[in-house]
Amino acid sequence: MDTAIDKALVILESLETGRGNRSLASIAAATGLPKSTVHRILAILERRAYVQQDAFKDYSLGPKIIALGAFAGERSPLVSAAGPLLDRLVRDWGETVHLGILVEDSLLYVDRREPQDIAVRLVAAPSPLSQPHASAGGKVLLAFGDERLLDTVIAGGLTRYTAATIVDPDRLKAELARVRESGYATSEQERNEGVRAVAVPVRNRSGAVVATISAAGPTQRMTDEKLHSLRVALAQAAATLSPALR
Amino acid sequence: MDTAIDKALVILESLETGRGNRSLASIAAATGLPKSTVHRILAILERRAYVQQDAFKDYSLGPKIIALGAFAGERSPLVSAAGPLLDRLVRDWGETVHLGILVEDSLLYVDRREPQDIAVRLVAAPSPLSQPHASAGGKVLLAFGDERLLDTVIAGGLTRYTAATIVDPDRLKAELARVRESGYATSEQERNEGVRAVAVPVRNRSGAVVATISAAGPTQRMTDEKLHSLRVALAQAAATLSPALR
DNA sequence: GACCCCCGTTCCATATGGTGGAACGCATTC
DNA sequence: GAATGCGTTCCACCATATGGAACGGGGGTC
Repeated sequence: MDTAIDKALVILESLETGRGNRSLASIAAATGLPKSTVHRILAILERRAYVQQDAFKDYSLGPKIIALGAFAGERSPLVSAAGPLLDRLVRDWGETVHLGILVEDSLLYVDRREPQDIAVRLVAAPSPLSQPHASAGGKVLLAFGDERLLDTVIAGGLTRYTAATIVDPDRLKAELARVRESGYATSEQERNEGVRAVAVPVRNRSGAVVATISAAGPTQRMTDEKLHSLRVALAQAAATLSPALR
Repeated sequence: MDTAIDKALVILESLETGRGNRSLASIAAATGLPKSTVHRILAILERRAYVQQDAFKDYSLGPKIIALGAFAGERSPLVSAAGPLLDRLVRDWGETVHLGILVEDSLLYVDRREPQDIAVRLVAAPSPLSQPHASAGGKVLLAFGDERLLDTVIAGGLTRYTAATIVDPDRLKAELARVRESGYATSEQERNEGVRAVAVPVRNRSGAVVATISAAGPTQRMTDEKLHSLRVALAQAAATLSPALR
């Protein structure tokens, strides 16, 4: 992080994490930038509606970001085609569904749908950019991705998120081999305590894996049978998606 | 426009307009910034995946923007609640549908859905931030908005987009009175040649107008009867939306 | 095949815009 | 009423952004 622009982007991203709105001080703390700098940059972002202040001075992402993202998503064949499918999955299964891609060596969730009606849902919004080795979606993308990518990820260090996170490179490799063979991945509380997830690869027309769809829910609700049925539903959605992807 | 951050945002926004990807030179021309400056800023944005280059060096908005926007939209009660309703309208009527709000004194489209199957659609993607006096949605928001807002807009000058654009303040005021009375607005090729549109207000629980839903299509397809039925459908959607809005 | 044109890229001396510690004032808490 | 924590403002220093100019090469034209 160096330039003023970088700082602005880091601040924007810090607003993405966590559910509530954020105070100036907490943004400064989260980004490691001095208060005055954060304040100045937020003023610029607010003037252009990239950022919003609520009644009590807390900041959140503004309408401009929503508009920008919506238009960009519409132009992306993957995101625009996946939208209705994700909606359907959420409606049918009542669990949070993610659409993820790989950016550099990180997993980026480009879309997410949550059930509105259910009280119990994922408490922590997953950070939209995270290390791929601990989540079901990330493991799918690693398993079907470039070999060298895996090396980079391992070289970068496998962060432990929970007691169940796979942090041993050899165990990870074995796990990925299993994923390749079975065609899907799970996360057994490896990324978030109390959360089980399934993920399947999304292939483009030529058969290359370009994304992953995953579903996640609390362990109590995610029985083995449900996980299995979800996996089938996800695979079906992924297959529906493929023809739209070049 | 002054700071480096402003420049970066202007560049991002320039990528939003128009359908195709944009070359470095065309971005420089569109923003009025020197090539080298644009190049440097794009490099920063690309490093962080806010911007993407295709095989032939043309830029488009990147996955990070999509993710940021999707998450911000999900947090917005208006946008998240409107999503499914917009989808439904597009499916039922086969026309492009917009969700717009007022930001300062401009109309911002925070979401848009287009029919995929129909060959004839709006050729030009509407710039997501535009003057409100010429579009159906903008007239709704002006009609039901603050009196002083209208003065600001008029003081700013009423840009002529087509031959039919209302540029006379008195005619605009008369038109807005009609909108207030009838509860909806139309645009008869006032924003885009060959495009007719209808818009209705979206009210929050307390009855304040906070947004507008509109539908637009080519004049041949948008007969008076269709316009009328669409208006009813839009109003129904808006009414469905209200309870979700504080 | 030689020309030209346009585009992306790199360079660098200049000075402008970014920086962040410090101090202020206001609310809320103890 | 003191103390804490917050958003806001200020300003002198200097790092960083700036953009004109020059370079290299790919694609089109004649």
